[in-house]
Amino acid sequence: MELRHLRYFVAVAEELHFTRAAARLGIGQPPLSQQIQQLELELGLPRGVALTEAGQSYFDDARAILASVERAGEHARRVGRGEQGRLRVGMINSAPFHPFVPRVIREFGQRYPEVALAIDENSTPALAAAVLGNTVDLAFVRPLLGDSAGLTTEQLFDEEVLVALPQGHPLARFRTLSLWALASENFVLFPRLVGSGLYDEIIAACQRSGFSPRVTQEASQVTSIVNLVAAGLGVSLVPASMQQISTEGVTYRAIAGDAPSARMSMIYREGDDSPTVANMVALARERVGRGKGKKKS
Amino acid sequence: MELRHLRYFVAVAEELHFTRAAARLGIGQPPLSQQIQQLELELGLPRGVALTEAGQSYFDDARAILASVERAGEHARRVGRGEQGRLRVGMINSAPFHPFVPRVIREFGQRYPEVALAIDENSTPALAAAVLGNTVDLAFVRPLLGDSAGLTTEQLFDEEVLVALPQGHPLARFRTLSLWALASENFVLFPRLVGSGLYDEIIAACQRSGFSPRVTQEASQVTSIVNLVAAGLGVSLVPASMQQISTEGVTYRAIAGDAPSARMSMIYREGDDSPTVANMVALARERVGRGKGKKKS
DNA sequence: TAAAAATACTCCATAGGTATTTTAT
DNA sequence: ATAAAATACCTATGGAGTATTTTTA
Repeated sequence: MELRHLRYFVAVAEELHFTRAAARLGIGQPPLSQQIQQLELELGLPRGVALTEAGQSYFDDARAILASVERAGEHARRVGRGEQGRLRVGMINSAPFHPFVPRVIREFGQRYPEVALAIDENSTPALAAAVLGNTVDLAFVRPLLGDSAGLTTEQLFDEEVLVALPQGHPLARFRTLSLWALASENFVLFPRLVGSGLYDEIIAACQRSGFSPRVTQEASQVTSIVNLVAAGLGVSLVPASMQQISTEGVTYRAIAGDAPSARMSMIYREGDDSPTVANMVALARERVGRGKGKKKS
Repeated sequence: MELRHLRYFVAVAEELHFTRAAARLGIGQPPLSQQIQQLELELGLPRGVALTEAGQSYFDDARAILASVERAGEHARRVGRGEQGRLRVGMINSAPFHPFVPRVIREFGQRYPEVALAIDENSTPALAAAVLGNTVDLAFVRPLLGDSAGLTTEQLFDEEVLVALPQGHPLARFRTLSLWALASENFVLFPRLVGSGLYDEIIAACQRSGFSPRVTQEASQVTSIVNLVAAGLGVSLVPASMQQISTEGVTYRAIAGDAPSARMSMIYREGDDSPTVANMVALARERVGRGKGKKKS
């Protein structure tokens, strides 16, 4: 049984005429008769299949099968081009507040409407594990500490880090602050065990300024950190894009001099040949380029 | 593109090993490589189809297609044996009150549960037209007047005809009646234009008894005729099985001497090779045989 | 350095062509 | 009596086999 048999059978059933069907198929009438006989033999059906009820049933099925074969090829090509399929994207919790990642996600959705996007928010180390564990295909993360074996990392941009002060805090009267000014403050930061690179970046910057920050409150998500600052439980250093939320109760100030920066990168499995991942990577690169261009001009 | 390509591709994708896949297919490794290369070329997909996303997509589709091909063959064979498909049965309005037709229908449904049955009740001439017009495949009817070209008719059994009298009618005191006794009664019968053979049978029997019945009320369905008799609007001659309904208000009496009889036949398209029709015909014949046998014993 | 897949080449099974007969209308 | 399908026979494409090389792990 080959697709040829189905094609020929469908042609005969449609034309109800062997000679015409053969002409349409671009072959002679005798070979067509032979192939149909083979089909009848294989199906164990009597003569003149084209007219019987069983023939009608097979006709319907055969057409559907041939259409499926066409669609399967087209489908595979589309998947191959990354136009159809699935992409599981992870992003660090602070990403939604910076315009970059949401914009890239939105554009990807518009450009590849047939790719099902799944979004997962989490911490950088958790996302790295998810990518390696093949539950996420690509993630937008902060710098990753420790082992990044099996992952490809591409840095996208560096974001300014601001001081977040409770409203009415004495230091709020300055427009910019040196880190040293925060030496005696209580800090709200990520738990060390979350292992975000941003945590280390902040600690290191403080130490370069001559002090070790006293961390009295911890929260693993930036939004929670901002909320704790707003509640007056301490100061913190957060990516500038966090200004978007909780203006109520929180005052942001720029850092003078040697300041840490919040880097955004994307990670994906090393050697991942998925076209959807490749498309997302290409789009993100493209947007980084344009973003920089705009800022420069 | 042939099914061979799909079969080979599925084998390779399942084994993830050309040599093993070739062994499973009972061919050598080189021809398998060649066929897979052909497939890749035709699909316009890159190497190592078995592992890419596009390959996965095609793998899923190919398995489904191969399963469809199997099912299509099996389905056609079942339809060919009349075990699957559709059968549109027509029956005269009086048929449901005689045990024969309902029993045959029920048994057919049990024996061929995958055949979708459609039932249509109507007058004999309407059913004959429906069978010829291919909206009904087989019908249980009374004798058909006029042209029966294109139809095969098989008589099933003859049913006794009874006199239906309004309750309390003077003639009801006799156990049996000769037709002549009804000479001066008002009759409730089918409209002549319905053209049922039973109508003519009744008229002819009356005339053999020496009178022409005076038809004062008409109804095209026996149930309505019985209702009109119950309402006291006249007497009628109906198949014995009508005793099942409307005992209220109606008295049935047997006919003495030369009596008409209500014949039940089945009709179907001449030369219809439908296996479902053949199965129904065979079953009805079988039941007629058994029915007679029981009565004899 | 094995083991697996890709080439190179040959063979033959069979799809398709040509000629003719048989069947159906 | 004619058109269509089946049969008979032939041809040649290409699927599969054998031998070998190339590639990958």
